[in-house]
Amino acid sequence: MSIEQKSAGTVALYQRIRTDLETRILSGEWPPGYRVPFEHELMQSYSCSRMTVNKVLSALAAAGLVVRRRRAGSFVSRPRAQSAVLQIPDLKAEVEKRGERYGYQLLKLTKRIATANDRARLAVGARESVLALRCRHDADGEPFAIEDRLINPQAVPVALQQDFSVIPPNTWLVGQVPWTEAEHRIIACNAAGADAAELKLDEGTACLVIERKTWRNGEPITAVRLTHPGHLYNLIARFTPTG
Amino acid sequence: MSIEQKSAGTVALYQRIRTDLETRILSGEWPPGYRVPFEHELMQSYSCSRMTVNKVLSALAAAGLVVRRRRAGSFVSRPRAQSAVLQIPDLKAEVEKRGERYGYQLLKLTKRIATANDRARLAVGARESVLALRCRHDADGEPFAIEDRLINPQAVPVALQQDFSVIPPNTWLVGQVPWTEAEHRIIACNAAGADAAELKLDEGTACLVIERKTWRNGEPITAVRLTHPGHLYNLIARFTPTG
DNA sequence: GCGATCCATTTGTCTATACATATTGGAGGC
DNA sequence: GCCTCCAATATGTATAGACAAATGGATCGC
Repeated sequence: MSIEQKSAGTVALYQRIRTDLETRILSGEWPPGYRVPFEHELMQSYSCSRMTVNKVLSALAAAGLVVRRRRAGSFVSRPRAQSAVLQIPDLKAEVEKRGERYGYQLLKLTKRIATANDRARLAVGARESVLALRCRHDADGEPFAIEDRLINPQAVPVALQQDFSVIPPNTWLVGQVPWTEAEHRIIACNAAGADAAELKLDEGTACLVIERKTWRNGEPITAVRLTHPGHLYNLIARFTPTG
Repeated sequence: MSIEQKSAGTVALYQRIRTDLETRILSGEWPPGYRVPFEHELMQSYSCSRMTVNKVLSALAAAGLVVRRRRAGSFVSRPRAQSAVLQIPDLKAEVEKRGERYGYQLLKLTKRIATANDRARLAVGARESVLALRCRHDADGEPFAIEDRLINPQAVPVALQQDFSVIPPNTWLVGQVPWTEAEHRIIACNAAGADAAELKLDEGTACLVIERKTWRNGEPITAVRLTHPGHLYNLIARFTPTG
């Protein structure tokens, strides 16, 4: 091939390739476990040297988007485990990791046109519908969390067919629905009303509340409010100043 | 130079170089703003090709440790701002950012040989001393946080000369003492005893408690427990799955 | 003294090549 | 069927050379 390094506009070739691959991964076109084309194949399809695609794949590996294995190839990785605060935990897995018996009960499920309150939480359009769920997670028979969730069926139409009386929405979403951005808000408040009753707590017991919103390429996916008994749950994060 | 790629043990050359440079930066030997040697110089001192040192410097730039400028060189950057949960906030700055009047009062300061409890919190040696402080932060005259802190004077000897009746330890440490690792634990609990009284809260009011430990190259610096009234403080984190 | 211009320097990107290393899949022996 | 060993293959690391782009500083003209 000829020496024409910055042909397309002003953007570097390896940047263009990286964006390409990232798009395919984040869009779900290449799901977790998918084998990314070999360096050899990429260098043919982009008409460039191996060093260039190697730089891209190494960078994606450093960013945790792919895992590279000698002789086997590069594979789209599952979302990395992060420090716990910045994780979206699967409550079922968390409970079982602690060696306790996991229990789950769907308390309520409705599909409705978004109310003003719903729209404040989920930012969907005025006439659009939302899926609202409320359920309880138990550890060894003791209530462990109340999950109050809104799902945007426009973003996740499959959710309407899902049977959430068996699979917790938390577990299902973590495993099935890719997301690109999330926000946590962590609050301490006193248990009251239905929350207190369903968690079998005295009124006023301190609870740790995690409100989380997730988006996929700017489109809201779900908003959840997880209320945990303060004495049963706390969050841990380890980090360094360099990020 | 000869072709002998993996001479020193089994560790890659570019990894060795990267560790070298990172150590110098994190140890403070190369402070923020310091000009890292040019690629040309590094390739001479490590007897390697430019591509190799370029790979190292590009990786450090991607990690945010250095900033690179054409013709000028590479410079050690200031620590990046992080998402709020993974930040060590300066409470004074936080309060003033919200447009409220900041107040501060030192409640207690003692220097003592570490008790068993102290050592559980700070992991200092058996006969070593610790600096223990307790203070209150106010926003617009209302109690905003109780700060319960241990400082390791072995790691931060300057702390012994500091006048903490004027400068909050939080503010002083954030500005003065570099750290390499930190851990947060976030808890919800009911206010009780001295905490409730000093925060002017009714017994049982939900509080958000942040326990933080910081280290510098493995040496413990400080351990702090910040107790905030739940209705006055919550934590926010925005993040993406790719890290 | 001041501003425009040019140049040397430094990083940015890319190529072609080379050898190292790990690992998978299969061939062959038992 | 199962184990061992081997070779093909994909990634990992490193090199030397090349040109591009940006810019700090010097030089030159006024």
